[in-house]
Amino acid sequence: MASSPLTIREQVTNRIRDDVVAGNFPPDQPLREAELAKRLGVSRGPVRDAFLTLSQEGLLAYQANRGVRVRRPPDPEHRAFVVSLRRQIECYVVGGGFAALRGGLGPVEAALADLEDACAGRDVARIARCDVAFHEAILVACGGSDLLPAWKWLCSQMMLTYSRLDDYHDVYEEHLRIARAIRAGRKQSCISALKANLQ
Amino acid sequence: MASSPLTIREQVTNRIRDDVVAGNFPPDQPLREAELAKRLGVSRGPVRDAFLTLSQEGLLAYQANRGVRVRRPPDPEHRAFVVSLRRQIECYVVGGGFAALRGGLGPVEAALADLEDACAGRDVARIARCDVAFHEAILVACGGSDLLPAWKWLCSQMMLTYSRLDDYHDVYEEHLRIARAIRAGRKQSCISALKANLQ
DNA sequence: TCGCGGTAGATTGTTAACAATCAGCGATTC
DNA sequence: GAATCGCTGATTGTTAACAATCTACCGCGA
Repeated sequence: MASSPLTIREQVTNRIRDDVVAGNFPPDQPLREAELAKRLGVSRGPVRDAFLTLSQEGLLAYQANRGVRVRRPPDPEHRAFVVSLRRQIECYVVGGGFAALRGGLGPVEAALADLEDACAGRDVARIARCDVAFHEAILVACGGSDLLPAWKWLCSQMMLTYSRLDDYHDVYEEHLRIARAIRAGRKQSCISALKANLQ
Repeated sequence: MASSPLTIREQVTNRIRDDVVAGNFPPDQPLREAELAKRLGVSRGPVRDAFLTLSQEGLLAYQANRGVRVRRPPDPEHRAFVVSLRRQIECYVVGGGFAALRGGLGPVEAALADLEDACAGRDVARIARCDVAFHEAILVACGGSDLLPAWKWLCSQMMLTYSRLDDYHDVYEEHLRIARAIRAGRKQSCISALKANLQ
């Protein structure tokens, strides 16, 4: 799967993102460049880059000369609006690229397998990451990578309250349903399964 | 206006963004860190930061070890979808925060004055910047800063084809109409004016 | 002629030192 | 006693040097 070895910057970004999503840093907590750099065994440069990236993603909030702090999750009404935007994007992209999706199913299946493994492992951060990766694989296969950055931001906001963890197995089931619809070439039921999954 | 002096990173980011929006760099052209750093008289650090930021904003596309290149503008169908998302966000935020908007009208009026001045000056990049700044002031006044990053990304995509420059005065007129509706306390006509402006 | 290494140059990735800025606190002054 | 100034430690902002990686080109051999 790992096509190219991740740069340190990417590793650091992923690591901090996981920690935030897993709730290891409480909201509003300031993050210090030097402290994280020391803990992760790298210099401040990549940590700085990661802070910038995660600020743009909406997980951290940045203030000049005062560093970053963890954003607090959106309130329920806001969250519902964010979900509706994300749903529109996914349905739009899949609606326009379903044919291409059937052709390039490989990465989607791989992402699904990852998700299954993650759900068995009960690691919240990893499940959340694989969940997003599965949807991303679909969007990319549909040729919708143009919309990816905005979509990722919406995902990040949802990840700040990844609240579907009562039954890990359900998470996998919902995504399996999406994958089955793609395999069967049923565009409409694929979109329906997506809508059901996004809430 | 200038509440705090901009850091070099922010100045560089704004400068490159203006150049891209103004079309000074053709699509797909790779941008070199060292070259831009030299031209702007700074070191590669802030330029790197700016590249990261603008990549997340959707103006530049980044590839590991291969730098960034200018994104090509979205095709018309894509663009229409992006516009519809942006419209939804602005209407949602204004719908929920119109009362607060009437209270904090100052920054909006200031942004409108800037826009008027920019339209008189016929500098495309500056008009585009002031256009976005006006809308941003409204969103912030409505308390919608949570949605700002996703919204900004959508704006950037639209800026890649800032195509309303036939008559600079019309740009100002459309925004004046929005401001008048706010002053008069007419929520619905404000939202209508926004919708008319966003296309 | 075509394909394959390998080498050189250019470009990005990372690091550590130095500079600028900020928040907190205590002394000084009115 | 309250307000303000200036110091101090901590933190981020910037820089320049070094390391890793990629691209393009050239020579070699089939």
